[in-house]
Amino acid sequence: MSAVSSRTDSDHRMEYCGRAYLCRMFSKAFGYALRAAVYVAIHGKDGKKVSLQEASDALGVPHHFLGKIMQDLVKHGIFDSIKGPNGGFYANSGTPQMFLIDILKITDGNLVFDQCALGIRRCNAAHPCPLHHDFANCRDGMIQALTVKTVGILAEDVESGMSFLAR
Amino acid sequence: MSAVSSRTDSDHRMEYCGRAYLCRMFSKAFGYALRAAVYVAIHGKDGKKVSLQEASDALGVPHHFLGKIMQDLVKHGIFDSIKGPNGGFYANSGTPQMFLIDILKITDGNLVFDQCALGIRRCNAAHPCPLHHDFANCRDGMIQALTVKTVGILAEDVESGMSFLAR
DNA sequence: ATAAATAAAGATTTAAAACTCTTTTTATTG
DNA sequence: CAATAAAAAGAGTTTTAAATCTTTATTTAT
Ligand code: FES
Ligand code: FES
Repeated sequence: MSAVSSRTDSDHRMEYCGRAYLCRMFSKAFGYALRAAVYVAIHGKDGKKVSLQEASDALGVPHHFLGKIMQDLVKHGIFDSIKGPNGGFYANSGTPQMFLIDILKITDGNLVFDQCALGIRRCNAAHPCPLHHDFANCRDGMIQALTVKTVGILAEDVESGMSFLAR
Repeated sequence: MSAVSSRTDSDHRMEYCGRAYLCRMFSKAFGYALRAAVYVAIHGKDGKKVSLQEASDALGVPHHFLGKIMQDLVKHGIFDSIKGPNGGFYANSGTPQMFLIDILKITDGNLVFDQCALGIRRCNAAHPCPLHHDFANCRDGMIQALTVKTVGILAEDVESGMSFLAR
């Protein structure tokens, strides 16, 4: 049995992009958190509140797991909440300005990601693993996006129909 | 407590690249497998063989875990092995031509990665999540690298001192 | 033929992420 | 003030990846 194959770049797009071999990259919690923050930014303003039930239904995310995550986001000021009847989660004045990477720090920040995608200890441009530069490009691109984009920017994209939070 | 901060792109490089918040992206098994394949390509040729002990010592990878992984690589023809005294793992004629993505398929292929990095089900350019295009860029870059690079190319880089497998 | 060295196979354990369940606290409303 | 609705908190379970341990099969050398 052999795994050899000759394959062009356009092939891979057919073969991999749809079914997606790649890639975890972030925790599920981060994806849930980000979507929740955008959802609250859209639906939890002008005095409106979003209940946990509404959010988990709308986003299709496990109820209690999302509860934990949203608690954490409140604790870190991404948005606010209030208990009791007619309580819920709602945006504060800073919510739209939150950087996505701030949310990543909240959900994944304590995970110690390996520096090197191949698991080599001392990883830097001077002592690179054979894929260092490819990984660095990829990683920098994502960090760049997460660093400049805010919850508000994503909310606008969603509100204008350019992108979607669910389904 | 607030997570707000204003941060430039150059800041993030200082803050994140060294300690690396990002990112798992592949299983550890893939990193081990790739390094093992390159190691065997370098040291398991011209009649020489690499014992599991030698490989796990040289790469600093858990002995038995690596054993499992190398078994699997042999089964898929990435390199060969022989049991008994003076046995071990060694490159076959196809080893240097193996594409990295073939190894990824062996180690991670059965994992169902979420298509969408944010966990949204239907993920494509027509129905994108708010980060779809950023992810797509990153992902395509990595797939591109894994699709065109071979074990032999990495082995040459390592042999010429351009990159490193361990430490 | 026996012993030794080695990979292969299988079973088990550990650790971490993902998810669920239960209880408590806080606020609102009648 | 009592009942209720909601988030917060905490404990517990499940699943998966990662790592370890044990046994078996194969080859070589003596
Ligand atoms: S040395 Fe491996 S990614 Fe940098
Ligand atoms: S829809 Fe989320 S990455 Fe494509």
